[in-house]
Amino acid sequence: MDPKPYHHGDLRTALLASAEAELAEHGIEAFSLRQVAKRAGVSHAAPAHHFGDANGLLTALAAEGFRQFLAAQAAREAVAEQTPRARMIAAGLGYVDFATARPALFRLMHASDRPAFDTPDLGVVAKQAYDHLCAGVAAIAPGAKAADIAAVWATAHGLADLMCSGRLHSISGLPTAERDAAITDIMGRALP
Amino acid sequence: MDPKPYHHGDLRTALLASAEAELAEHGIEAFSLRQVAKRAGVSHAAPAHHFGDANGLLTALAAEGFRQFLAAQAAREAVAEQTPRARMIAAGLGYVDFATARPALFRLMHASDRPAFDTPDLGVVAKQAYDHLCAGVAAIAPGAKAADIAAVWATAHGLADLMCSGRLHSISGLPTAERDAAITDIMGRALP
DNA sequence: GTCCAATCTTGTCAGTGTCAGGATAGGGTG
DNA sequence: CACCCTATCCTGACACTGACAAGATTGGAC
Repeated sequence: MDPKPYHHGDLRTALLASAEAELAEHGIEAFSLRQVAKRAGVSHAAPAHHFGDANGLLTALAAEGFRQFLAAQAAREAVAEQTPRARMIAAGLGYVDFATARPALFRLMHASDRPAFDTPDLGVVAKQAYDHLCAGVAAIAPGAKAADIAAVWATAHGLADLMCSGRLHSISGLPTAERDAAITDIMGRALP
Repeated sequence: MDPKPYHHGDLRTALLASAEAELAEHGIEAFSLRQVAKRAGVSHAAPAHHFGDANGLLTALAAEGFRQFLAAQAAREAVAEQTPRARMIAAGLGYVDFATARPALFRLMHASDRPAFDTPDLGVVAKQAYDHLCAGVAAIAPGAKAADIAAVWATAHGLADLMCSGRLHSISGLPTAERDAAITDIMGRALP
């Protein structure tokens, strides 16, 4: 109940939440570490202790993003028809779900130099996401070639990226059911 | 021959070239207007006269990028078999050509908030690029639906974006002929 | 020859990331 | 209980950035 206890308690988590909020409000190009600290109610140098520097914070945030990304795919796969093909399409729907629900985070993960992917934390989850894709394709066609993986990935990623920056209103503006049907149609074309 | 004439002559063009070089070297997130000015050999406030502010410069640069983008597609289409389907695939190859040749510019055009797309200069060329895509799809199937356009766009854009950030070595690492064949294969799946 | 508009410079301001050093708290050891 | 030690957080400073204001320089129109 103290208005400002010296020790925050869980500043690391609070900073990650503040950072994502700042990212969502002002975009990554106007991202300011000092604003993040101000939002969390701490001094401008407090984040340094937990994340090293600004890129460290963004790296941790991107890793958290990849975990939510995998969760979004898993959620779609859980309610999908349990065939390799339907599961792969569900993963694509989850891909798009995440991108449209958290566009700022999506951009941080896929179009920014600031997160350090050679870090254990982020590197592991990023590889995990890629492996998940490969496994999905392999389940459909055991003899799948590199082009098959690329086709599926590019289609899902292209849809997600375009919608995330609001450039596919013809799809994203549709009612949910029709939107999902359109994505299912498009994803289906890429599958081996 | 003067080492430093007060009037540059064509500073606007020089600044655009410097800006692209800075972008390519340090990425958009470390983009600095003062570094651009220094590279062009002028004072830090000189760009303001030609572009207003930093985003104005990036807007002009993005517009220039879209012109080169359209040129890259046209170059591929010119040497392609003159059928609607082959031309559309050629446009996809041009899409990827541009993204891999100028990744920094590609990112500026597709994953940045800084260029102002509601500007006449940039707005026109961006719409021109989109219209070119729609025309290509319509030439293949006169009754093409929105999903057909989205499928083609997403595939080309996804391939380009993933390669531009170095995440599709299985394709981009191929010898030119095989690389083009793989892209042709993948693009072909999306066409109506 | 004079004036004007375009062009470029210098100087300044608030805001930013990072570093160094100091303050505070909580938990263990004697 | 007194002590210290480490993690945590703050204050202060530095160089750098984008933007603005005001002045200097240039080429050309009249």
